[in-house]
Parts: sequence; C-alpha cells; structure tokens
Amino acid sequence: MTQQADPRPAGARRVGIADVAALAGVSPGTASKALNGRGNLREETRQRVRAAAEQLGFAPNSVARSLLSGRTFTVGIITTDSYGRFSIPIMRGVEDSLGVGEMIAFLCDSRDDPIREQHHLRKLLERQVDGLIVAGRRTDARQPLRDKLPVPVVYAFARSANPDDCSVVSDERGAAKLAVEHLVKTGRRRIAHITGPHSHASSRERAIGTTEALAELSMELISEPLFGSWTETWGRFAAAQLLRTHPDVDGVFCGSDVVARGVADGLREAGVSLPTQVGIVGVDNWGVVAEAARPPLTTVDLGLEEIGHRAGDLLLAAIDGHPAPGIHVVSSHLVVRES
Amino acid sequence: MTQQADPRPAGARRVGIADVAALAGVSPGTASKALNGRGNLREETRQRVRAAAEQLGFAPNSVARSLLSGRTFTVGIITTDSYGRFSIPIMRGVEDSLGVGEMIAFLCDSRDDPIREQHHLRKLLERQVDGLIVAGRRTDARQPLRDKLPVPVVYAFARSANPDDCSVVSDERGAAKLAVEHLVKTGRRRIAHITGPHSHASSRERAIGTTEALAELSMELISEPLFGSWTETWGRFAAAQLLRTHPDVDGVFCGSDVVARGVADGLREAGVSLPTQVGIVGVDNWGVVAEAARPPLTTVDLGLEEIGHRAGDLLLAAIDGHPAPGIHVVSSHLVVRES
DNA sequence: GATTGTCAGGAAAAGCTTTTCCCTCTTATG
DNA sequence: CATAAGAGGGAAAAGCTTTTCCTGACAATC
Repeated sequence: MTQQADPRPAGARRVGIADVAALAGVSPGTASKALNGRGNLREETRQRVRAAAEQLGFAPNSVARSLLSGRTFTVGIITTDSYGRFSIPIMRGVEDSLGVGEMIAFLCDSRDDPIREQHHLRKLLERQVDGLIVAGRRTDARQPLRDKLPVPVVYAFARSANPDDCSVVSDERGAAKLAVEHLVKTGRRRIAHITGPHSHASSRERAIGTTEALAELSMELISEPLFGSWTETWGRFAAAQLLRTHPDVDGVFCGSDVVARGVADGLREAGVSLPTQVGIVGVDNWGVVAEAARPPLTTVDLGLEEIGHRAGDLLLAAIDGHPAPGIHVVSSHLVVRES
Repeated sequence: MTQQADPRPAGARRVGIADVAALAGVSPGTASKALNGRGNLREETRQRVRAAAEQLGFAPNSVARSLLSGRTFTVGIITTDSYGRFSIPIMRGVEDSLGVGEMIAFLCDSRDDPIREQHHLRKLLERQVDGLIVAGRRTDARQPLRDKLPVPVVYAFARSANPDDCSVVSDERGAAKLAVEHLVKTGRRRIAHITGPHSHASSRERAIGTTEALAELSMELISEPLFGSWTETWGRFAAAQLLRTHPDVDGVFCGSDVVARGVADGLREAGVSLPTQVGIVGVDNWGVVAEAARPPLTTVDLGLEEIGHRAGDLLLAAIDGHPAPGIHVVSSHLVVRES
C-alpha cells in the first residue's frame, strides 16, 4: 500500500505562509498576523501580505493549524445504516448545521457491526475529531459507544441507552397523535392501525401513541393494532384482512408510508374509494413512496433533517463547552396530501 | 463561534507518545520505533513499550503524523446529489475501497451549486486531502472541478467533460442491450421503450442502446421511444397510450424502475396479465421500487456500488503515483425477478 | 591492548502555522 | 534633551510524531 511516489501530480509545490511572507517582504509570523487580523500592523503591510497571498493562491495548511490549536474543526459521523432511508436526511441536517461552524464531517458506515464501529471510532479519534455523531436507523435505544470518550458525542435518531448521554430523537407518540387528530378532524370515526414489526420500538411507540390520542378524544381503535412488517405486501394483506373483519372502517393510520401504500392499493383494489370512503395517513414522508401512491399519501414527517440539524447544533455547543445531556425530542409535522 | 472552553469534557488529557515513553523508560523516538517496527531495538524493549501503550490506551495523533509525512490518508467526496438515490451506493463502494487503504472520507454535498462546490473544494484542500472523488447524480458530463489541482481527482457516475480526467461511468448502452436481450430471450418480439426526459443523457443513451441492440437482432422498436419523466405517473400514462396505439405490444423496456412500476400498474389495471402477456424490464434495481412492484421487476443494475469501488481504487492508485486517466466503464448486470 | 564493528537507544530536527515575547524606532512628554 | 510609551515587526517556541544522525557500550578481531 501507498508507495512514496510523488503525491502531487498536477499542481506544483504547495505554497506555504513562508512563501507569502517572502513575497511580501515580512517574516512568517507577521504574515500570519496580517492574514488573521491579529497583532499590531500597519494597514499597508496587511494589504501587501494579503496581495501576496492572493497572488500565490495561498491557503493555510489546516493540519499544522490543528496541531497547534488542538482543534481540527472536524467531526465524525458514525451511521449504523448504510446511508439508507434514515441516515440520509439526518446527515444533510448535520452538514447544514456544521457548515456554519466551518466544520466538516468524516463519514463512517458501521453496518451494524460493533467491531467495525470500534474500528471507525479508533480511526476517528486518532484523527483528533472534535466530536462525534452517532446516527442509527432504528429508534430502539442502542449501546453507548464507549465510556470516557475524550470528545463529546451526540446520538441521533437512535438514542443512547445511557440517559446521561445526549440524544436527539423523533417524537413517535406525537406523530401518532398528529395522524389520529387529522383522521378525526376529517370525519373518520372507525379507525384502524396497521404497522410494522412488534419488535421495533417505533411500531410499539406509534401504536401506544395511537390509542392514547384516541383515548383523549374518548375514542378507541376498532381493532387491536395489526403488527406485521415494513412492506407493501404486508399492507395489502392487512388491508384485505381488515375489510373482512371490519368492513365499516373509515380511517387507517399506518406505521410507515410503505405500509400505507400497500394498504391504499389493497383497499382500492377491493373496490374501496379513496379517500372518500377511507382516509389513510402514513409516517415518514418518503417522497418516492408517498407521492407515487394513489392517492398521494398524507403522512407524518418525523423531521429527520431537523434531527440531524439539532444534533449538529448540540454537538457544536458541547464542543464549545456547553453540553446538554439528556433526550432531546424533535417534533413531527403533518404533510397533507390527498389520502 | 467556538469559545475556548475545555474541549475535552469526559476523558482527561489525551495521552501522547511521550507518556508512553516515560512509562516504558525510553525516549519518545525509541517508543515510536518500537510501536512502528522501525529501528533496531531489543525485543524486550519493544514489548515493554507496547505494554505501556496498551496500558495508557495510546493512539498516535495522526495530525502530527500527517504534518510530517505530507499525507493525511484522507480523501474528499463531493457529491452534487444530496445523498440521494445514486450517490448512496457510490459512496458505499468508495468507502469499501478506501477502507482497505486505511483511508477515510470527508463528505461534502454541493447541492448542484458551483459556489458551494468551490467552497467545499477549498476547505478540502486546506485540510490537505490526498485525493478527491466527485460523484454526480446525472450521467451527463460535467465541468471539471478546476485546473491544476494539487491532488488527483476521480469523477464517478457523472463523467468530467475533460476526457483527460479520470472518470468512472456506467454502461448505459450495455444496460439497454442486456434488457433487450432478456426480453427477446423470453420470447418477446413487439418491444416498446418508455423512458425519462429527453434532456437526460441517460435517457438518450438507453434509447440509442435499445435500438442498436434490437438492430443486432434484426429487430426494431414497435414505436419511437416514449420520452417523459422519471415518475410512476408518466409510466402509467405512457402504458395506456401504448396500449391504444400498439395493443399487440408484448415487451417494454423502461428507462428506470420507477417508470417501470408505473407501466406495470398501468398495464395491469388495463387488464393486461403480467408477465404472461407483456414482459417488463426496468433500470436501477432500486429495491423499494422494484421489489414492491407487481410483479417484482426484472431490472438492470447499473453497478453503482461497483462504480464507487472502482473510483476508490483508481484514486488510491493515482495517489500512489499511478494515475489512469480516461473513461472507465463499469458493466451493468441483469437482475431477474418476475416481470 | 587497541581497533573495528555492531547493537541499542538518545538527541534533535523537520513539518507548518500561530502566538508570545522581545526589540527597535519613532513620537510625545516632562 | 532625556525618558517613557507606543507602534510595528522579528525571533523563537509550541504542538506531536517520525526520522536521521550520533553516541556509548560491549564484543570480537588482530
């Protein structure tokens, strides 16, 4: 690996501050002050140095700068999800937040493998990252990374099992509440809940939130929540089953858009007119699924990008010495389409 | 931004090689040699140093190491796509490839904004990345990043307009050929092509590949290629139209899985039995779309992950002084499902 | 016994920027 | 005029690891 052939093929030697200083006829220290607005220099000298830097296309070597300051303006993102459905908007939010602090992110994919995760962690710490964000694909609590880390950590979407860590999570029950209230507000009274596997915390939370929200309105589900899998096939199957047992259903809250799309297809193909006879609400606001469904799905957006953004902000604050441990809940919002 | 509050909340002072050396009773230089297998040391000394490093949990500060060696073992990935459908598998491939070289990637999202892109470029160069990968979302050629970059660059998926740059691209015509051959092999003779916007190079290339592949078999399309958009709605619409003008169609090659799914729904709901009467082939192998379609879609996988992998390999080679300029084509492969 | 060679490890420089401390020159003040 | 103060800029250290060069000690050889 990595012979020592010339590592700079095209663009000549990199210019250093010494080159700028020489061209401007000052010492490197002075050049540094001129460019960074420090020290006590004549305005004319500053101009001269700036001109020299411009002319040479000087960009400070941030490696040297980091070595001195102990700060790299770099964070590591460890995602357990192979850049999938969930981590993508989260990462975008993180990058947005980090960008304003002139920080930049290393991306590591642990693929749910603890060994891999520790390996990435070590590599990131060697590189002196200023902080870490751990993004998961499931809302179930996860093991903390490791005790006594030398840098702050923020968990995004998948909370840390240690409540003293800083975690940013979605509001699962609030999402269910939004969905239920929307269904009721649009006149639905006989509501069912079709969702994913019972082994997923998000399924269970959303189911609990659903019954709670109905209870607040003195209502209840027309049947027990139907747990299955996060697939369209399950949605279609469950829709058919639901029609057999409860043909009078007029609203379905689905645990995800994928399930909701299956339910919509299942109902429509059984001759149910949507959204006239039955209203459907999904969760995720996953464009390719929700918009292509017939009718386009009304759905609850969990605010993944906002989660990433908050995680980034909290990490920056922690790096600046203002940690905010605990669970931070980002609220969901309803996206009304035609279903 | 960034006060100088204590940047290390939890884990005490970072241990340096000097700490290890002191504990082992040697000089820092000797400790370095011991840990890196350099120099001429007694085996017992090496052991002692290794034990001390272990005990203290020492991890070398790669910032200092980089400053000395001029190599950071870091690359920058600039994607024009907000971590979307295409960049995701590409990035995974890149990470796979880079991982074996113990390299790690900075991720930047330019959101198709040249200003943003230049900004990211500058930040990455300041950080002394060893190389760059530019990943696009469209196959259309793009402007090169900049002339005379001090590090090697590999373009992935979206080739550089400069043919002397190193680009890794998908085989659009080959993909069309695979699809057509599959349709013909499964007995289809009256084949149509429904695809995305004519303004996209990938639509045009796939259409050309389709007619070429048919020509090689002394066949031709039953109608001109139908250009539209990358949506299910277009697929459904085009399917209906196709049935009106060519009710005898028995095979459709679609420019993407999303379109193919629309076509499948459109045909099925018009009473066409799939795949008995009409065979459908898509492009992308996008799980959530292709697998949920009825029937699950046979599709051409463009090998995005492989593109990322190749790009990573080529970049590593270039960093090691073995550049391979030109266009590198990654071949597609057929994924046979039930359509 | 003196010289040469080898082995083990130490000392110091290098890599690039920033920052602290200090020096010199000018100007103002008593 | 002499001293103090301030302005402007230089010199050098610091940050951490690696690498080169060098020194000492010991053994072997003549």
